[in-house]
Amino acid sequence: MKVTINDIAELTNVSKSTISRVINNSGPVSEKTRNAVTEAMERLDYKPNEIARSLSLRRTMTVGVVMQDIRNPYYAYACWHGDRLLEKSGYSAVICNVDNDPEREQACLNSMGHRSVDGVLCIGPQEETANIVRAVEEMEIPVVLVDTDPEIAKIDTVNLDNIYGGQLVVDYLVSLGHRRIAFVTSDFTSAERGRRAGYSEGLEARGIDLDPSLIISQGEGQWHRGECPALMELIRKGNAPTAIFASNDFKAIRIVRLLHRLGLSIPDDISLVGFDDIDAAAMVTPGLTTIHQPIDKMIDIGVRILIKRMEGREGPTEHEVLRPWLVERESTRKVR
Amino acid sequence: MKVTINDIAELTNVSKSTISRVINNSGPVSEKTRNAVTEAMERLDYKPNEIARSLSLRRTMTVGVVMQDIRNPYYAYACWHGDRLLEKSGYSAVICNVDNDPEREQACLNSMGHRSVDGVLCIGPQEETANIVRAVEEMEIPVVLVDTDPEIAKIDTVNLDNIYGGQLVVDYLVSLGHRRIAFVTSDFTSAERGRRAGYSEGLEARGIDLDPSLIISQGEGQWHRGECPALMELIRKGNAPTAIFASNDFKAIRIVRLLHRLGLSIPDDISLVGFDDIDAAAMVTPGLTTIHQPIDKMIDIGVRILIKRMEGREGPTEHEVLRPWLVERESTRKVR
DNA sequence: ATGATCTAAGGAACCGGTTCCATTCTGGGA
DNA sequence: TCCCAGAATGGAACCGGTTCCTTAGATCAT
Repeated sequence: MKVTINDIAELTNVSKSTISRVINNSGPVSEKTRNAVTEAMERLDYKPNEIARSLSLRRTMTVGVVMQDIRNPYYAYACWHGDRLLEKSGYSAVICNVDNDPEREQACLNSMGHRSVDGVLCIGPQEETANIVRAVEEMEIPVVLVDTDPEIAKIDTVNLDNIYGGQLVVDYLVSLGHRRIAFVTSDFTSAERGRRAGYSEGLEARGIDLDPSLIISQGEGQWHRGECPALMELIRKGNAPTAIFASNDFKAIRIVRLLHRLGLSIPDDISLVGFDDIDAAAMVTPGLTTIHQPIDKMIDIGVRILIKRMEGREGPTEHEVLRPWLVERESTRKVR
Repeated sequence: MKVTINDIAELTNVSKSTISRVINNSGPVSEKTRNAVTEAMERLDYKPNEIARSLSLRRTMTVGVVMQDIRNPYYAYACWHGDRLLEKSGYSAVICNVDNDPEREQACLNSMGHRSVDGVLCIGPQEETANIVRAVEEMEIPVVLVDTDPEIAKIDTVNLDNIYGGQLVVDYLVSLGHRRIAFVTSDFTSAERGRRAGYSEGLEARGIDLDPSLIISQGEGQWHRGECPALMELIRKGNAPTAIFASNDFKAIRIVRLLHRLGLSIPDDISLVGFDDIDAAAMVTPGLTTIHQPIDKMIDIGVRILIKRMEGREGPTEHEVLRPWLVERESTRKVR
């Protein structure tokens, strides 16, 4: 049986209240008593029951981290970094994988309120914005959204300027002489939609007509299997673009493989740009030109806001927007 | 303020005990009362406080998942799969990243006992075996070790036959005509030590003398930075092996890049074999020949044992050992 | 009609802490 | 010497559930 505060009380002939004061340094205790209690705790190897303390204090020192899919290195890194920051402040993270399923996301957010976490960090939610807002309002704990719909006003958010990022890619490719630039996506997250908007706006700004047949969208599941029939079709029919802009590195890396299988060379036949700058982007061959997303900064800010809220500090909702930048590697070159 | 069981009791003029019976179906309740209570709960949107219930029941329905580094896709996948299985049984996972730091691992295991989890799944522990065993015995909850020292007898374990895996690699490379086979590792986990043993035994079985200068070991941090000066040195000096056996895919993928930078072709100049068969192994160019580790099966079994223990079913400690197999891709070829 | 049996429900203790409030003890100033 | 402030401690309520034990009332056989 576990040793409790009562055992210590009995052993030292001191009341629970005093023991509690010793543990938490929350009141005056004589030197003599303190020593006796400390020694007894040592001797019985006493460790306070966190559950009981949580019930009493009405705080659990845990935060829920909700994300789409931890197998995606982008999320894995975000999770790792967030966990480290939270731990530094005495919190522990409960991860909640949503697996790209809006229903699970909703269920996860709903359950968070009762799963007894002090706050929620939600990375890259995909549910309809209205649903997210409602769910967040129902659970009475602070929530910070990272990488989400930039329109959300009622909740603290940290976002990347995806539109700007999309424009960066187009500007860069056009500067290399490309005009037939495909955009490959799943239109799944609002981040992808932002990048797509940046793609369109970038083309327009350069006076290039948008060719709808160059926009290729297919579900995440298909990408997970590493396939993209629509792109293959486009190329086989001789309509190959001179450059491909993939909505994230995860897809870009799969495209590297697909093109390789078709016997096409990157960047000699087709240039390829990704988005996110995940670890693997620097590891594949050729090294992937991509947009660097300062996810660590975004998590930094998100966690900072969340902790502030959990400590009860109110204030107007915050909306940070960070700018990405381009990282040039070997997957792009001048069009010939 | 959150609505509690007392609010329901007050509203319905029924005692807490009866409400509890309705919620848990744990005793006879008349149809009339049941309806009234259910309706009241519905109306006030009542959700039981999980913390209070945990305190009372002395179980939290959470399990700690301890791993080295979730950024490593191997662990990320294991974590994802484990989380899914646990969720199916009503548990939720608290991940605990140890970041390749034995001290943190020890601290993590120690804290688990008080962090109020019902059980622990520990994947790829690296602490000294004796310390792990002691820590596990101190916390009075079930622990299952996955991918650990196969010598541990007192704790349930699930392991890969790493020695066999190492032998597979050597057998395969020798069958392609290789005799100068380097082994690249960090000697960090007991899995790596097992693979190294398999490497040695495999060479011996084929009558090839082990050349100590072909065994390259460096810390994990260095690998994370993507560097390996010792290997570079070996090659620059003209002592390049004809094949490299990397202790895991994580390192193998970094070696792909290093060799590329040296202008060496895989597999034409050097063959490369990894270990683990992570997702990225199929994605890099050239596709990585590697040893497939059925991590999903291992997690399956680990979780099954853990749940059994958490449900109180005793029995002799279990020690499962699974056999890996070779997956041939494009990073290996006959020596010329 | 009466006692046995069973169902429905309430009361109180309990899980293991925290905290407010009351009480005792101590020393210093008048 | 007496009084009072402040330090040290104890007691009890509380957090929000679960569960054992009792009791009231209904049903049934004798």
